[in-house]
Amino acid sequence: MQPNESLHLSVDCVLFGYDDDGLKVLLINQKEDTYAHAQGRPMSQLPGDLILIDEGLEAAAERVLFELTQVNGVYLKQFHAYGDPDRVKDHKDRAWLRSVRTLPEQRVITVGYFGLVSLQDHSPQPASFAGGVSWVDVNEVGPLAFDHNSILNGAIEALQTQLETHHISFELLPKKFTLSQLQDLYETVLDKKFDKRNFRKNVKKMSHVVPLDEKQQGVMHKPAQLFSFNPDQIENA
Amino acid sequence: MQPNESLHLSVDCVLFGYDDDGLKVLLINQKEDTYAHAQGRPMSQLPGDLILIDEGLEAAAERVLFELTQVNGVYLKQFHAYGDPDRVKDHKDRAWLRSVRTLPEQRVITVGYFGLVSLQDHSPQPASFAGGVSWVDVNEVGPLAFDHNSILNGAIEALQTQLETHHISFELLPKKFTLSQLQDLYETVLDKKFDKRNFRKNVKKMSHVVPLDEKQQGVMHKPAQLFSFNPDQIENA
DNA sequence: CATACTAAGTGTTGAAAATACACTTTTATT
DNA sequence: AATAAAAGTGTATTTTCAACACTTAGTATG
Repeated sequence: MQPNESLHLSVDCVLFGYDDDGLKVLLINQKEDTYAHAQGRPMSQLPGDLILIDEGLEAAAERVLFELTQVNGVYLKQFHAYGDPDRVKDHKDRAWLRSVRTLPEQRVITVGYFGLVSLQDHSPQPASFAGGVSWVDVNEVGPLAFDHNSILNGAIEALQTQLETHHISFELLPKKFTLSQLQDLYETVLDKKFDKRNFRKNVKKMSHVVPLDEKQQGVMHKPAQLFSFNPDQIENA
Repeated sequence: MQPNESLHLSVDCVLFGYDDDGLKVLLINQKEDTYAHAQGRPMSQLPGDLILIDEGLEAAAERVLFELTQVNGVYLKQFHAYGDPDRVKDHKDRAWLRSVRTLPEQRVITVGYFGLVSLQDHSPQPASFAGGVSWVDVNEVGPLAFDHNSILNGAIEALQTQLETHHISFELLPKKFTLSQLQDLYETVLDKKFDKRNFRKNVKKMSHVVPLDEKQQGVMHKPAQLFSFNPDQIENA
């Protein structure tokens, strides 16, 4: 029996963003020049990096997300740890690892966090050393580096579960929103349709959703009542 | 920015056992002689250990549980990773760490797994190098080493959630059981009472709970119908 | 063999929650 | 003034959940 001599731990962040156009996930693109003299092609991946030696996991997730995408102050929640010994050993991932790691052959276990933002309120910027960041519709995500497609799927499941059990929808919406937007959010994330009247009946029972003295403007139809979330009233369950 | 040079990863297993007497958790006792020439007292802790350098997380959980308690073949499910940088730095835990680790000051991140067994079907045996293993009622667990009390609480929550959403109760029961035992299991784990007739109505809807051609024996009252689980019918949802 | 004890087993009723469903209103545009 | 487009609103039906008490089958005892 031989314990782990040198084994690395990272965090990966699945940041979901929502607007009327759908549910997006924030991906970073590996830099082209990484591959100039190597086989393989740049791929997209989730923002993630090794944790520091004396840093908590959640702190690491916040730091890594900020360093790679300039996004901060978001709700982040751990959902699963991924530890397959070969998860970073795939041929397709070698060139990139060699370009960014001092020990590219080292095993890496990663802890997945998901976060939620309203697309209107955050505009991620790539870190200087990253190839770029982009929002990709969750239904149009292609092959990602490492096991990041599984991690993404795990995050989607966690998001769906939590949307139903906890009150986290407000993290994905702008401060002021209409009930149709809220309904569309639920329909998009849970991938099912709701009846408008029944949905609104349920919202009336949520004490943390409060109507504002303000209406939608500049739309060519009946303007909708705006609502916001009352942070004092947000309770779980 | 300085990545993790040497950082250790462990798994901790929260093994729940159930019988008519209640819900128990399997703890191991630190060996007395560890403390012969040290300050501190032996404490109880969850079975856990460092993972091997090329071992998957789930495989590690199975191995560690087996090595420390001789229990194997049980349902094990990951529920959370614990990574506070100081989680193994408490004074009370130093003596034990010095006795078992080559690098006792090293930070350790741990991944928690919970497992379920019927007490009738498994009898854990301590490993030669462990101080002893014992089933402790979950409501009578005292202070544990490290952050194992939080880990235990996390496992209890995960168990409660999963009992309601997935069909995992059979892992905790003997192969043949009565409906009263099943009800008692639910009441014990979820810590709430159910109406006998309503409970049985719900069980009738569970296609994976099937009646046997057999009755309870040797009881001084009307013998109960025995049931078992049909593994083909066990679906989530 | 009659009685007492113990837990098993069984249905109905009322309340609450979930579902299905269609028209009117308000604003902007032409 | 007419049109278009989404907002907003109530009721009837079905389904699910919750409350509730007596009879039955076996064991033990006198």
